[in-house]
Amino acid sequence: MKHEVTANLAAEFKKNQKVLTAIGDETRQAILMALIQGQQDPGMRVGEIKEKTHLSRPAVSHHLKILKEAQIISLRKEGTMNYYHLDAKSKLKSLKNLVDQIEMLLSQCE
Amino acid sequence: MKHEVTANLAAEFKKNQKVLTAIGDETRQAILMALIQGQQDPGMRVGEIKEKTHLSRPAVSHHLKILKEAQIISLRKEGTMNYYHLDAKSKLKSLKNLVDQIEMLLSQCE
DNA sequence: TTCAATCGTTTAATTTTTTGGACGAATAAA
DNA sequence: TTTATTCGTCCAAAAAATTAAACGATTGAA
Repeated sequence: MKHEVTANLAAEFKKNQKVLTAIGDETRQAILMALIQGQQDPGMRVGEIKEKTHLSRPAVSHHLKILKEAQIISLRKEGTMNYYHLDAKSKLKSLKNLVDQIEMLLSQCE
Repeated sequence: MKHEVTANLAAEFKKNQKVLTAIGDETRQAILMALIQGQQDPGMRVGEIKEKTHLSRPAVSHHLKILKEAQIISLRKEGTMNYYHLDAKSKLKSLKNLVDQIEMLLSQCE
């Protein structure tokens, strides 16, 4: 049934909406790249992200917040320092699911 | 080699940048949903997209242009009518590749 | 040719997002 | 306690994206 497929797809889109918006921005993509290039284990401090991206601290904070609320990154507090790291397993899985469903729909209609 | 992985990933991010920006917007997601819910074969006319999304025609045109430049949709002209339809196979594949690479990186570091 | 229909573009206004200075909170060291 | 460090937040300004009215182009019908 087509309606079933599209209903699922709509739900899947909604589920991924925040993630898509979060990563659909070059500045945040740059932050993610910085995190990827750094050590995953302790994570990266805000100051270091700030240096690597040439952004002000409020700007970094702003984007980190968006990424965090989209559940793409997490932080671990240690003293006055905040270590940010990628934490996107669940959301990546969901995103892949969305892509798969669109692919399925398209292959049905060729 | 970690550097190799991250270099690939950076390239993959760049390759997907336009797509990510294009679909990282609720209005454009709504347009995509409308296209998905309609017939793929002839596609959907601008007027119909306009009705389904409650947007003005210039707004629809604006977003269709962004989606088209991101190679997510295509159009077929027929008389004065333009039929838009999903055409995202290549970009979906690329996007899935990006997601896979990030997943690989994360699974290495747990 | 003339008229109607469909659609893209231009432009200015509105809205949203992003940015950085100033400030405050929390922690640790002196 | 006092001082220094790290970081988030507030807020006003700047920048970017979005919007709709007006206009023009193209096609087909009358």
